[in-house]
Amino acid sequence: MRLTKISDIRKRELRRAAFEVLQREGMAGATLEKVAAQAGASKGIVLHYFANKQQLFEHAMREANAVLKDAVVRRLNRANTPFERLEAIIEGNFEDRFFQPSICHAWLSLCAEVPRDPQLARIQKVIHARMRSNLLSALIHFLPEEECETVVLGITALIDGLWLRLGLQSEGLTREDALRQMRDYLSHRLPSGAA
Amino acid sequence: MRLTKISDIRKRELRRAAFEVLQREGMAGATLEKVAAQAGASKGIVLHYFANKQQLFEHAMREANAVLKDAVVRRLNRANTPFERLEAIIEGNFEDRFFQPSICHAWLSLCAEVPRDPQLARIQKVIHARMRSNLLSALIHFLPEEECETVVLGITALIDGLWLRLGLQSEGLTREDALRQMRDYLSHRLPSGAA
DNA sequence: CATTTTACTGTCCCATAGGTCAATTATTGA
DNA sequence: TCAATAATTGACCTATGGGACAGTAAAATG
Repeated sequence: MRLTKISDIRKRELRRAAFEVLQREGMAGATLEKVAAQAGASKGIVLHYFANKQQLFEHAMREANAVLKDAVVRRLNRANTPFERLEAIIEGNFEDRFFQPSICHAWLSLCAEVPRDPQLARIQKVIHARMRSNLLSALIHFLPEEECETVVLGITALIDGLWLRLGLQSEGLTREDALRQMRDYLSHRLPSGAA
Repeated sequence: MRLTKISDIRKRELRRAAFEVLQREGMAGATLEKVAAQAGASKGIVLHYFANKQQLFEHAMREANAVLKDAVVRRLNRANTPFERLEAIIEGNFEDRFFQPSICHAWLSLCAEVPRDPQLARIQKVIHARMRSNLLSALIHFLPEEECETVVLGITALIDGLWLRLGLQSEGLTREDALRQMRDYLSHRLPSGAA
């Protein structure tokens, strides 16, 4: 058996191309032809590897999410204390190479389709469940159980909100601003000795 | 002069129809024909009142935003103390009739277009500037000036994040959850005697 | 009442997008 | 080496969408 099947390579190339086109063009403007061009291939090949446009973008979202997940996991593995785990989750979500307007634009376009694509909704659900479970396992060391729920929602909403702001006003919000905001939240919301 | 010009009525009907179609179909699926059908008119009329599709949706966003603004302003007028003004802003952003998945879906679709439509970006900028100024004028009574900036970002990001969550997981986040979250933030972030 | 302006419709046109398919070119494995 | 399988292309089809337009109905205005 070949080490890496060519179909896997192509699929990944096409997923990535799809994501890049999405950054520039949004969902409406992201045509199969443009995706093919971005990948340096013909339109036919896209539909050879993906059943249809929807499926292509579902896979694009899965991949984008997987990359983010890996970043968080890598940081989690290096974390030793509950607080470090919290930091790992948060900083993973604001890594330099992700926290960029164009990436956020693509992400937004995908999110906007969630209500009409059950598959995207499923992916979204998985993402959120993982985030929640990661946060809970760290927060439980600092807060009583019911307060944890509140803070989980607070952290996730803050992260999402900061990302959205990045997408809507490309300039004027740096990674550092975002991280500072998250730390500000934690320092006020967690018990004083937590850090 | 006529009391209400028919053109104003039509334009408003079409803006609203556009917004409703956006809720159901997203930007890609929102065609002029569907908007016309939703308004009970013919496609031609849409382009009679709006130069093109883009402009139609720009006006739809303006109107949606105006409605939200009015809700906040009405509450602000009834507020007497700085803290009540804070509450007004926050509660205005989570009024029952707005804080609904379908509305959020339309909003998301519009936001996803912001990077490619300077006009939408401008509207977005105005919205944000108003929010910021409203919040600052209230927060300045509780916090030193530089901390105000931080909390403004915190509040806006939280609001956006909670809205996004509503759009992505229609069930499982009520208006009350959202308000509780905001109050939780304020109670921890503002000086203890603030409320 | 006549004319000009405004409201509105339906048809037409062109471009393009998604998707199918047959044909062509590697790859592979026996 | 040769059949079989996979990769890839490009032509094609169909539907549809945005927009232009000509023409009709309805108001407004003088």
